[in-house]
Amino acid sequence: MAKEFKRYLVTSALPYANGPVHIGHLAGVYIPSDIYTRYLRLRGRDVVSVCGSDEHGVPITIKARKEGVTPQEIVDRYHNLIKESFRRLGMSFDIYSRTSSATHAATASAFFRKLYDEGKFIEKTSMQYYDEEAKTFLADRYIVGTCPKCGNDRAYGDQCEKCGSTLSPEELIEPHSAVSGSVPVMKETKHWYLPLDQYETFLREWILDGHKEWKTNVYGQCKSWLDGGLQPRAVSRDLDWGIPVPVEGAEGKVLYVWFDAPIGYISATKDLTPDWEKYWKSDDTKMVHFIGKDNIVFHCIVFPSMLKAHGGYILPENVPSNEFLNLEGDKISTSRNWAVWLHEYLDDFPGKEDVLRYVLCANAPETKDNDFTWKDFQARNNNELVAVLGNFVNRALVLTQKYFDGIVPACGELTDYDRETIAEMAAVKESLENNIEHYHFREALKDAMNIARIGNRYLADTEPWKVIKTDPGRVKTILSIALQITANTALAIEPFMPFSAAKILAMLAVDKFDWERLGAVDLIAAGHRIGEPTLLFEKIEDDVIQRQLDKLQATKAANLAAEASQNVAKQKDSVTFDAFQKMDIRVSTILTAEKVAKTKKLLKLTVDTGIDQREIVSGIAEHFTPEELIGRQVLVLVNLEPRELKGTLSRGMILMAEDADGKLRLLGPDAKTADGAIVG
RNA sequence: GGCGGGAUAGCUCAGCUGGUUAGAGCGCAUGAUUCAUAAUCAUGAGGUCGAGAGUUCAAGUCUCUCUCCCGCUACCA
Repeated sequence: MAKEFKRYLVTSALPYANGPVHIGHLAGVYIPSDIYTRYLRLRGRDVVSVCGSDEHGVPITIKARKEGVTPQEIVDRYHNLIKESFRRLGMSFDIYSRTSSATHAATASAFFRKLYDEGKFIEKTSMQYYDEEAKTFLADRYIVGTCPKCGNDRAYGDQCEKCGSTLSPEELIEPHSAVSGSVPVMKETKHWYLPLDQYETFLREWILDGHKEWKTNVYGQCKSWLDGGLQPRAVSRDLDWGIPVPVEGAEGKVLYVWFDAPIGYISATKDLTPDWEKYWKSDDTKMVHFIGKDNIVFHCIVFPSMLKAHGGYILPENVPSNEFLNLEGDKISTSRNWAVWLHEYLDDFPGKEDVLRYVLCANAPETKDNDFTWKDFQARNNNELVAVLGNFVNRALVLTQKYFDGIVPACGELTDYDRETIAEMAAVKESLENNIEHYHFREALKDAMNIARIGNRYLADTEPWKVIKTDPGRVKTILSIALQITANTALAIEPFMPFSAAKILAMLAVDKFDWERLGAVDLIAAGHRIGEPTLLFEKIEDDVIQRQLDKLQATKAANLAAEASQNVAKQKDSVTFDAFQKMDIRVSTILTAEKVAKTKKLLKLTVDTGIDQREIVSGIAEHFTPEELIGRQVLVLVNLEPRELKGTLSRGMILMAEDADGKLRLLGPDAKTADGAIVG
């Protein structure tokens, strides 16, 4: 079963160029992929690691519009910011490309064209809104109108952000174009679909039978999609930002961003090396996609189907996908600025790249969502990096300086204890390799740290500072071994903390070691002069952590203020007194309340409207328990057209006020009032 | 409600195809030590492995039911 691979192709999810990279991206995708890549390189494997910015799609055009700049300016800004901050963090991609490159346009076009020519697509014509003034079809988000459900007059064609409903553009009342403001017309448009349903058998065999070793979250997710049945998926869009559909009569159409983005892995490899086909078309290449859990369906279902349809390309051998990282208990959110941004971290903590790499790996969301806290960051730095790793390296080097003037002493006869220690250190290699190759990076990191722990214990047990007084010859052996352990530490941590590894090597005044030598005790020759020891890590004090916490607190406060002010919706258009009079609002008492079975939000209420007793179904189950509603007096719009919901005819609407934080409040008379009293 | 993932020491997590007294790091307690960034080392206290039932000679590990958390999805004025 174990296949022999001659070379590796590592891909990391392309960051979307509408914002900077944050710690969630790093912990989920980039830290693991860099560890994996560095490890393979150390082992002398033929490996290329590719990544780049994903620069197409609607959100970028929206951001550009909002800021009054071109989409190109947006992607240039974030591409450069992301690329630079990755470089500063020590990410070792062989190439960091971008999907707006010429190579990518050509590659993606040719890919599409081949599938088109071979009849792998379905063509479908549908009606869509068209802006005659701007002469463009309108993406769902570019259509604004009144939400049919809550009356919000600023709902988008795909979603009403006020009530959270998912909408389709045709449902909007009084739609108008967000581009020109004009009223759009329905017009016929043609799109190409990849019939994923035709690849179900292939996918089932390939994943469900062939890759049972994939992580449970990935495998389970795929199984869920396959069992649910796949639908043809559109691969083109009406948009003017992206790669034009390379077909006659397809003016104004571009490749759907999800079609073109993964092809970015191919074009990046092309830009890297003329030998790119070796990595993409040989069965003995192992391709690994590092992604976050939001990308599973695209990398396990859609992209493999594309590759299969195209033919000639290899499929991923594994798709290690991490869950999400939270920040101080709350979901990371770009739009709410709830994040630790990589570029800001690098500015705030110069020289501490490895601390972030360490913490994010040690606490990576490998099996479930995890929480990043600054307190944990501080504790791991102070108690693990400083106390265990930095301290060990420092004591080995300082002792050598002190007793032997920085000259590596010769190793004499070994005691049993020496041999045990060496054997224990050598045993780390296998575990470390095993863990990395199975994508268990947090365990692997523990293994690497273990070498420093072994070193600390060795020094404590052999007590060279005492022995020096009675048996200086023995101390030579002890420090010789301690220095070999130090060199091994540098080697073992390199995939995780490349900066610190390099620092240790510099202090030892030696070059990089080959991975196969991990566990060996002849890494440094006797008589070699080591350099001056400096501190590898420094303690992080409370005030530094407090500053970061304050920063987050300020963000939180700013968000609340912004939400409060934004949420005051602007006044609606005038209505006549007559129109208002048409609404029949009554004081009513809630008599019974129960959850509607098989729903999360619905409550079935019986109310006494004074006129009658009737049933009303209301989507408030997440805000109120049935018990707290019974007996309450509320306002009910009684002449709202009845509507059937989940088998119950709902006759009326309970009036509510929604607070800035989304909480619903009941409205009622301030003193007991007769049911049926008219509100107006 | 459907689907997927998760629930194991105070905290963060390991526990492969079921097998003797359930592990690690951090934190905590006690002791040792001073080469080292008051760092280190040893020992120890902490777990009815979310709840309940079942299969088995044997279950954290398999089956069923339930509870809670996360994600996707459906229903919602």
